[in-house]
Amino acid sequence: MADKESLQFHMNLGMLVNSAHRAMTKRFVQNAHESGLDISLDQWMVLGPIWQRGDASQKELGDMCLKDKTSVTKIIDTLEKKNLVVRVPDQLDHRVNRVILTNAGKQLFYDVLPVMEKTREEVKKNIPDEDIEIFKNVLSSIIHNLENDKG
Amino acid sequence: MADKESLQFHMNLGMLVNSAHRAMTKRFVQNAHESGLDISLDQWMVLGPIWQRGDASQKELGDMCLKDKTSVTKIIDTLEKKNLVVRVPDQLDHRVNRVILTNAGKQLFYDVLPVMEKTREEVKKNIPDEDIEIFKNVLSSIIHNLENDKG
DNA sequence: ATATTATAGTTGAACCATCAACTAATATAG
DNA sequence: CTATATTAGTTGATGGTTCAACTATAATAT
Repeated sequence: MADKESLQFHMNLGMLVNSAHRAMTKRFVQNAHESGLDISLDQWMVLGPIWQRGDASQKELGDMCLKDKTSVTKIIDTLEKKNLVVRVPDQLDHRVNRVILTNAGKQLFYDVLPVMEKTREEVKKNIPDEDIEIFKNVLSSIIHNLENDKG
Repeated sequence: MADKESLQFHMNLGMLVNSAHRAMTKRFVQNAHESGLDISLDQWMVLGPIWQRGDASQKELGDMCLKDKTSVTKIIDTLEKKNLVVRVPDQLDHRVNRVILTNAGKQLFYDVLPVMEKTREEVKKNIPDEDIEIFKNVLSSIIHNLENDKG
């Protein structure tokens, strides 16, 4: 085993964050799949705010999901292909699309909710709440430290 | 502002991890670019273990970087295109490639080291060491919780 | 009113992740 | 020794991220 040797790589902050993120994403998709649902984590992240607001512009979605406009465009593209969502041109500002859920989209949202909850519990299992709090604070600090994207 | 409203989304664990990871990646690439270096974080993550070992099979690289073989194949492809690395067939086991650094690859490795260090400092700025420790422990716990990939 | 600037969204390219299907070579079972 | 299984790596497809360049509409400045 190269365990000891590779450990120092594994303990690298960036790699830890990377693998935790990938593990969470993977588990969410697995859990959804086991419930017969076909959705990616990113699609779910976009679906949520639309449901919450009733409709949302792509700009608003990007802000809420912390995704840039290109990503939002493409996620909405695939959500639209799956008939979960439709783009409706805004009446007042002709630059913006209002994105709304179809009935299938709403149904999927409700179906995925318990999957999300289950995944959340699996992720947090055996981790003390106060550690989770610190964990979130550190994540927020990191994001804040790197905030000025155009250094 | 929809700040209050969006906050509950931002505070979602998965999204926090996601954005922190993306912010770190972005900053690393930006810092590299400002130093006139053209390398992605994933390319760097592969370069490191090759340098450390002198040579490495793609399987070993995958284990050390926590990447699957398909990803390694493609990253090595682009590293090879950039003449930073070459694949040498293993003499004993004809299934494996030994990947080694070219001189340009070694040079890049040394050039990127301080960029990595700078990025690490920017990431950790103003975060107490003991919080970083808890942060790493939580990440490890999450990874451990989700370890059995084939549930 | 016209010219400039800013904003919302799209497109295409390059890169990475994941999945499934594949080739080729080694290891193991009988 | 032969049949089977395992392992290392590749390929192609699909989805997401980032960058840069672009269109179209709206806001602002003079």
